[in-house]
Amino acid sequence: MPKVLLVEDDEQLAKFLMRFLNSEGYATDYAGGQKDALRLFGENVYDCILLDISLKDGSGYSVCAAVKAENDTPVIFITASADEACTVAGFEIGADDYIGKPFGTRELLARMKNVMRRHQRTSPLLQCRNVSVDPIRGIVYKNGAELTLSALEYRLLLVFFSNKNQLLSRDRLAEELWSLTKEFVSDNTLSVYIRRLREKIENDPQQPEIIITVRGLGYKAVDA
Amino acid sequence: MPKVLLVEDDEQLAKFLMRFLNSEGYATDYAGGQKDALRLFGENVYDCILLDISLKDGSGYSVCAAVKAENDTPVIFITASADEACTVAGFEIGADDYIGKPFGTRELLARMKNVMRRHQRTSPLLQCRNVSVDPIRGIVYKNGAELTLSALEYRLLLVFFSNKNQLLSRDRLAEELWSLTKEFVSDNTLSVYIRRLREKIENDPQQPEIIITVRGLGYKAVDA
DNA sequence: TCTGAATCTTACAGTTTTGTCATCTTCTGT
DNA sequence: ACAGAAGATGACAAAACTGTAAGATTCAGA
Repeated sequence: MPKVLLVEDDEQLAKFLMRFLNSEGYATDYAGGQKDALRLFGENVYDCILLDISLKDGSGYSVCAAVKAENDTPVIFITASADEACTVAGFEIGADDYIGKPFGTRELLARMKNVMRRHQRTSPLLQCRNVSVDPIRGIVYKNGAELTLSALEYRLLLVFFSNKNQLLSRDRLAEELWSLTKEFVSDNTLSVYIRRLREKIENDPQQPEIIITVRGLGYKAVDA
Repeated sequence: MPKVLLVEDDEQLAKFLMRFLNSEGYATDYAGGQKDALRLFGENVYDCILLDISLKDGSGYSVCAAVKAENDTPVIFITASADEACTVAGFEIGADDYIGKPFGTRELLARMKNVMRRHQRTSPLLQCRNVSVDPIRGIVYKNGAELTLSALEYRLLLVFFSNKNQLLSRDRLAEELWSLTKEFVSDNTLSVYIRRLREKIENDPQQPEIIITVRGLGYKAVDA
């Protein structure tokens, strides 16, 4: 029976979630504030922590930071809205996922299962900076959140990530993507896909940090 | 310098290909018929064999069979047309790819590089019957030929292949594909994707041999 | 055999992907 | 600074993808 720690300011919501999670077969502990949360976290081992951002006695961020400093328990942030700024800040301190109010119980369950499954996975992830690929599931994560790539974007990313820190010529990349195509593919098409990929995985596509242009030679994915 | 054995009935074409392959940096041996081909194959180690189906003194099939009985040298069939019957027959005896006349030199090179790269790969392929997935390249092969799947079809296939011979409930499958979607996805949608996947990977989608329906329980991918 | 449920199949509309073009920007060598 | 090359970007149409609905088919149990 998986153990969940629910840290939530709003008692109304907390009560409801507790009942729901218990009915779904999760042993749920409840903390109304930061202090209780850290105490419970120190005393128990949880499979997942649901963490509201706004708490009476401080921010959920510090709880998350404390958790991640201790071990790798999955943390899902509950945010007042799907405010991007919040979520980004959350991911930077190691959150695994977030969910914005209002959310459905179905979505919550799915995200919980998802982070827990990811957490106990053994097969290797391809990683580069804040982006990782689960090649066995065909899923891409940026800061722990799932990312949707098209088939070609995904293949392009795989080429880069499985040849990390290596220079890849435009010819090589084009061949990896279109080698079996009979028709000629315009040289510029690759540029466009590079840009589309950057748009999805880079923090600032204008100043890429992952897929780097090496002028005259090609591109490379740099790790650090 | 990679060694290639070219087995081709048409001397005109053979001459042209020899010249081309040599100019591209492949040491190319030439055999006009089955007998020469087998002799050369016995005397040399090749990185790739290009094999015309119609030969003066017999069929290319028997050459392919002999090659595959001996070792695993990649074989690419050259067929008079992209006749599907021929190609299927070729794959059954272990051909790695085929190319139909008329073909461009660029396509030929691409296919050669492709089979050679596949041949020397070390990372594991996910396989089930005559379909295999290269998760590191995000490419699916059926009978050795590349197959194009959409993003969702690909993810569905990965779920099946990484849980081979296991029964997967419809719920489980739907969750793998749409767990992070907020909106509800119609139950029938999964049926449709199963069918689309079958259409691409099964020999006879009406009588699936890979993705099997287990009525009332779900589906499973069976290996043999 | 009949009936209802589960699964399959076809068709369809809205959306996304894909590849190209034209244009703009950035870099390099002179 | 200038010119040319390499790469980036925005816009666009054709094609493919995605999800739904409606009806057909198959199967298990009465």
